[in-house]
Amino acid sequence: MSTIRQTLTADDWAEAALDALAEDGVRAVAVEPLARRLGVTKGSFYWHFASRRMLLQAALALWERRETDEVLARAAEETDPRKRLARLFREADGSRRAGRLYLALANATDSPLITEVVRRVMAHRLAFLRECYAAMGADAETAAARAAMAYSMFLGMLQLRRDAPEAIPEGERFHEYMHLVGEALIPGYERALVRR
Amino acid sequence: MSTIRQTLTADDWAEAALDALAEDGVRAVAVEPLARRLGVTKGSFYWHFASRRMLLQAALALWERRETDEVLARAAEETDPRKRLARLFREADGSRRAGRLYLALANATDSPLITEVVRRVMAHRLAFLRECYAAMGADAETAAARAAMAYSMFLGMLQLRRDAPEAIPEGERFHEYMHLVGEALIPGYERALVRR
DNA sequence: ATTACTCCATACGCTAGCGTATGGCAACCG
DNA sequence: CGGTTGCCATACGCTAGCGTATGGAGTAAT
Repeated sequence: MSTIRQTLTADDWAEAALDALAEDGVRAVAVEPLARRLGVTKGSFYWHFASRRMLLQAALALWERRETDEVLARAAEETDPRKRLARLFREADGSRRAGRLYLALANATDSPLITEVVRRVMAHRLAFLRECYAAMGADAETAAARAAMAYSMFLGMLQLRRDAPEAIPEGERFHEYMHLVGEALIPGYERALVRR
Repeated sequence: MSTIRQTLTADDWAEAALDALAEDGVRAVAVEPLARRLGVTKGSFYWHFASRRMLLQAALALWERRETDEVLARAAEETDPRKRLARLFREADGSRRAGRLYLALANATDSPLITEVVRRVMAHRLAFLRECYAAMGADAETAAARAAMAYSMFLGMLQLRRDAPEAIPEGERFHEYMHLVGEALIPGYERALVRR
């Protein structure tokens, strides 16, 4: 049987906050709606947290740790920088929830609490991308530029998938699409990665 | 002297709504805050509009018309599809306000009113991009794929410029950056557009 | 069995924003 | 000069959400 607990924990609330965040944005991370969602009242919430702000902080901490770990895990699995990038982009299509979470957080331009964390995660990812391009022999400036391009494409894909999923090819054609993306963003992509 | 009017018009309210939208997102499009901003009370607002919803509708109509006109204007000025695309991307760096407006609207995933308009504008732009690529000799599928890529890059640049402007090269280096973008997204870019 | 501690429910006050009702003032109109 | 109309202020009720205060049921310990 699954973990049915009679009593909630702070992490349960944080997790529910992330769920609400991914589905309906920051405005949905509200005490009373979350309480209804969890089948309790806010009396429960204010036992576990001092304020809504603290809940956000906890949820953000969870999110940042996971995003960071995820990148490190991806980095460890693949040594060839070109394959790293290719894999990274394929996985961008992965978790719908992760994408929506990122978009929801990145677009909370109020709330300095959130923008700070987003900023760190973004810097982390950009650095990772820069290292990939540097490992392919690019000088620092070119690596930074290509990293910005690649990350832009990544962000745009998230948004396009959310707002106009029909614009991105499905299933069979998706691989051809990612092939085009690889050619555009990874110098020497065809020469290095396509088996012939 | 500039147009100092003693009495506001519905368009003044709609314009103020777009300003608030660009600066602080959809949540800032609120009757009473806008009234304070305009130096009046909401008594004025409810004379010009029946509800907040109607204000949003008016502001969206303004926005959509301008975005559409803008694209048409760009399309008329340049016939070579490659140069069209290059110009389009250079201008993506143009109006900060336009970019923030788009992001604010695109991220209002609630409010069907907004998502509908955003959807139309997006479809319009994607069609424009597809035509550019088709005019360069791409078959329908490839044109659609490249259009999606180009639009993704565009969206990503908007977001990156908002959230991490330091990641995008400034001034002198910006042109080299856009050159890289052109190479990545416009087949035959170097051959066709670079003077030597 | 009494005590203490954990987790939650209930009830309350407070704020911001939406929408309504009504009054007022100035300009124009007859 | 009196009336009408256009534009706005003021005052009110209503809702959703934040935070607080307090009570209460269950459990564990002594």
